[in-house]
Amino acid sequence: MAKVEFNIGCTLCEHLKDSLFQGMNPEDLSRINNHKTCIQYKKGQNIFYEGTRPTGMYCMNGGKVKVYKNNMQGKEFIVYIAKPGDFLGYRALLSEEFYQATATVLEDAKICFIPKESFFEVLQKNPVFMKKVVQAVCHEMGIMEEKLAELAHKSVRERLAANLLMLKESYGVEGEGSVLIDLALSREDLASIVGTATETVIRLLSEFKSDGLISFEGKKIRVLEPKKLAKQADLILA
Amino acid sequence: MAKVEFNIGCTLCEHLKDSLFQGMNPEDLSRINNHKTCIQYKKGQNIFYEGTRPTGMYCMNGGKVKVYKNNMQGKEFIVYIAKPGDFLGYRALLSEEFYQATATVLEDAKICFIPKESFFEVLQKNPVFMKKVVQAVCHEMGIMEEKLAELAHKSVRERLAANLLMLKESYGVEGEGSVLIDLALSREDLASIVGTATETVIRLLSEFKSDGLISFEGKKIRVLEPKKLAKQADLILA
DNA sequence: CGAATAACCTGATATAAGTCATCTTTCCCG
DNA sequence: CGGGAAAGATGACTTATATCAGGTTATTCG
Repeated sequence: MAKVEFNIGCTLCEHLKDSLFQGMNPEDLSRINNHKTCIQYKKGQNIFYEGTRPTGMYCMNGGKVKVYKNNMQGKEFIVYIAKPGDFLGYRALLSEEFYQATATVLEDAKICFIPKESFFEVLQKNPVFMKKVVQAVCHEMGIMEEKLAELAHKSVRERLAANLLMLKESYGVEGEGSVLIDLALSREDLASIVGTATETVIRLLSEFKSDGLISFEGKKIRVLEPKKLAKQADLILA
Repeated sequence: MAKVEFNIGCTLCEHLKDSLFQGMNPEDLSRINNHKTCIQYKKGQNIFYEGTRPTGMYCMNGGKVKVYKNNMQGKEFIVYIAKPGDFLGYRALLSEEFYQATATVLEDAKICFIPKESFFEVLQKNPVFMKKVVQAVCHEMGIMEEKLAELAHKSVRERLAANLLMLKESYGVEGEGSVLIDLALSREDLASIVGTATETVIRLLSEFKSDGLISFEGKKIRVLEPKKLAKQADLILA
C-alpha cells in the first residue's frame, strides 16, 4: 500500500479554524506550511508505533485515527480518537520521550506531518502559540484525570453510557431531532475505549437499544435519549 | 487551626535541586521568591478544593499531599501524591480551568504559594523554564496514559503490586538491603490509589506479606522482593 | 461472485472483587 | 491516662463481568 501525498496550503485548510494553528500569524503559519508533508492513509494503516522516537508532529486534515496502548496480553486500550483539526503525537514529542502509544487509522485519513525542528522553532518564537499548546495539553490532562476516576469506580454500564455521551459531544452531528455519532467504531474498538470485553459492550448496547436510548445506523450509533443515557452513566440523580 | 507561616529563601531551599526551579537564573528565582507565601499545614488540612478557581501555584517544601477526586458516591480516587520539590495545582492554573481535584495534607507539610501573576510572568520571559514545565506536564500525561491502560485491563492484585513498585520508586529509601516506602498511607488511601475497596487492599497486602514480598513497619511498607512483586504485577513473565 | 475472514451476537459458567457485618487493635485528644 | 474514634482485620455473601464456546451475519478481496 503506497503512501499517497496530497497538498493544501494551511491557510486554505478547512480545519484551520478548529486547530491550535487558528489565528496564527502568516509568517509562522507559512513556516509550518513550507515544511509539512501531507499524506493520505487508508483504514488500518499505522501513523506511528509505541516504543519509537517521534520525529515530528501530525495535524489531522481528514478521517479518524485511534491512539491506543497494547497490554501484555494484547488487549487494546484506546487513549484518544483524533478527528480533523486535532494534533497528534505531540505529547511524546514535547516530553522528548518515545511514543507510548500506537496510532492507527480508523477511517481513511489525510494527515500532515510537521517536522520536529519547524514545530519547535515556531513554538519558541511564538509565545501565543506556546501558550495555546500548554493550555491544550493541560486541558487534556484534566480529561484523563476524569477518565481515571471514572475507570476506578464506575461500572461498565455507567462507563459505556458516559463514553457514548462523550463521543456524542466530540463526533456528534445533529439531525432528525437527535445526534448521530459520526464514527465507524467496531464493538471491539468501543470495548477498548470503555475498558471492557467486546461481548459486554454488545450486550449493553443492545440493552440500550431496546430501552430506546440509542439506535444503530450502519456502523454508527444514534443517541436518542441523552438524558436517560446520562442517568445510566450516573451523571444525574435518578 | 491557624495557618503558620514560615520562610526560607528559594536559593537556600534544600529541595530546589529536585524542582523545576532548579538551574533558574537568579533574577527570575528572586522574583518568585519575593512574591511567595510559605505556610505550614497539619495532616488533614486542605490546600485547594475541586471546583474552585486557582489563584496561583504551590511548591512543596516538606511533607506529603494527596491530590484526589471524589465521585458521586463519595469514593476517593487519588490522582497524585506530592512530595518535597513537586509543583502542585499548576495543571488547572495553566489550562485556566477550575480545580478538578482536591489536595489534602497526608503528612505535615510546608508549602510555598506562588501567585498566578508572578508564575506566569516568569513563565513568559523565561523560555527555558517554560520548556521544562511543558516537558514535565507532557511526561505526567504519559504516566496517566499508562495508568489508564492499567486500570482498564489489570486485576486489582496486579494493580496493587504495580502501585507498590511505583511508590517504591518515588518514595523509597534504601536500608537493610531493601527499600522502605516512606509514606504513611492508610489502607483506605492505598485503596484510593489502586482504585479498589479498602477490604480488598487489606486482604491482598496480608497475602503479599505472608508470601514474604513485603513487610510492615509502623504505617509504612517495606518492599522485600521487588522482582516477585513485579511478577505479581504481571510486568515480567512468569 | 463466492469463498474466506472478520464482525457481531447469544448462552453458559466461573470468579474476582464489592458490600455488609462484626470484631480487634491502634491512635488520639481532653 | 482512659475513653472514644478511627483504622485495620476477617468472614459470609452477592454479583458484575470476564471468559469460553458456538452460532449467525456482514465484508472483503482474489
